[in-house]
Amino acid sequence: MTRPAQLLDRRARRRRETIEEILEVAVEVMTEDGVAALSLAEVARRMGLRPPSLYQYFPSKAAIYNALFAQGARRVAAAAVEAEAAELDGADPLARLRTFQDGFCRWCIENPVLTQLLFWRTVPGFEPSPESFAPAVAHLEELRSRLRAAVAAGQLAPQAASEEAVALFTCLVSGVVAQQFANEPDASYEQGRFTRLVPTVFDMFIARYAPKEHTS
Amino acid sequence: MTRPAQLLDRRARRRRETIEEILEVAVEVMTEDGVAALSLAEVARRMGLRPPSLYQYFPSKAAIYNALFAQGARRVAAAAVEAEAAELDGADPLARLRTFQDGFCRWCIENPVLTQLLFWRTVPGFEPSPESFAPAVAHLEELRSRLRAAVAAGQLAPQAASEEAVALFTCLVSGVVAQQFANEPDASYEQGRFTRLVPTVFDMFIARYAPKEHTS
DNA sequence: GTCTATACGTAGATAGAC
DNA sequence: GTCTATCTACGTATAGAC
Repeated sequence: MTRPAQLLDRRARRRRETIEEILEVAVEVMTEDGVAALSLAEVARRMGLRPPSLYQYFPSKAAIYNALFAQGARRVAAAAVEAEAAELDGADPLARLRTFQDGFCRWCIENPVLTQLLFWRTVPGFEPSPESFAPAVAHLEELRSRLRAAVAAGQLAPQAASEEAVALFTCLVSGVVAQQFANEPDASYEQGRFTRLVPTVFDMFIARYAPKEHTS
Repeated sequence: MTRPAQLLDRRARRRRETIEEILEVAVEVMTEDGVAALSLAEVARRMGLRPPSLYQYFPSKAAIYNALFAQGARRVAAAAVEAEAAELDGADPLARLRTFQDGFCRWCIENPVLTQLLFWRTVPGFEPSPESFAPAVAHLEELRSRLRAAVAAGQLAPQAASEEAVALFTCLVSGVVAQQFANEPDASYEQGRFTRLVPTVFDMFIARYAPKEHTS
């Protein structure tokens, strides 16, 4: 009665692949038609399936949005950490924070659909589940810890680790990304008129929280 | 054959009122169901009409979105100018710019639906017509002229009137508004954790473009 | 696991009577 | 100017055969 483990693995893997493909195609559809215009029928069509078949993998349309939210939250957090680690392992906290933030912004620009789902909340009835939301909270905590590290290193004033400073930091990033999407949605991260301001807003942040000079 | 002018006026006025009511109810529906979920049938229902009747006033759903875009663009520009004029007539350019900007932000927070339509572009197929877009362009020009005035008065460095500075200014505002909507959509302008940062980001802007000190 | 068939609901838009 | 009636289209979701 029990099947070979290998076969079960194959089936499980195939199922996972199908789930991944559904999410990928869903992003394609949203890219073309708008985040709020996701249609399961269209996803099925592009996969060569009938709409009912999708319900073997997701119980509802909302579940697909939710899975995409969770996936996006994990990916954007990972992108920031990877950017930071890539070229600056061992660098000072402020330089690390800068690349962390740059990685975050770059991911957002390169993933407009997921960014909109994550940070704009424009889909009529959709609310992410607490589990899907968790990675987003974790990312914010990573940002906080990096601000604290810069303070501890004497590169920023103590207030830079306050909740107000965290909020301000997110506003600066959010603003650049929002303006880039609204005004030049197709520009690359490097060429965007607004994304080019990422280093600028970072400089403004560190200028505001410059540590007091001790002319010892 | 010709009717009394008074009667024609009455009809014309009534028609205008109906058009206004359609737009008002549309905003109500979008507030409750999401900007992208506007339904003409729902609007008609709330007005005590049948859906086909709306087509006497607007030729399509897109036309309603377009009218709302134009209305929003006019109103937000007016809100900024009125805020500026209200308490600071005759004040220095930088103080005027600050209240101008504050009026803009306040209007955005108090009109989330129109703000989303104007600045986020999240409605699947919708593009505003050039005529609807014109007031938005005009507002940006008003911002530019105020930056130039502050430069001319020696309150900001010349670069504060550059296109980069204008872009930066819009990013700062956009970021605060975006974060407020995403995280505390129901907070008032005064109480919002993010809108409270409007003066802060303004200060950061003027700090960046502080004129060179001449110790004459 | 995928299908056919279908229930069920909604939408935008038009034709033509009143 | 508003209505009834209708067209056309699309969507989500479920039941049950294969």
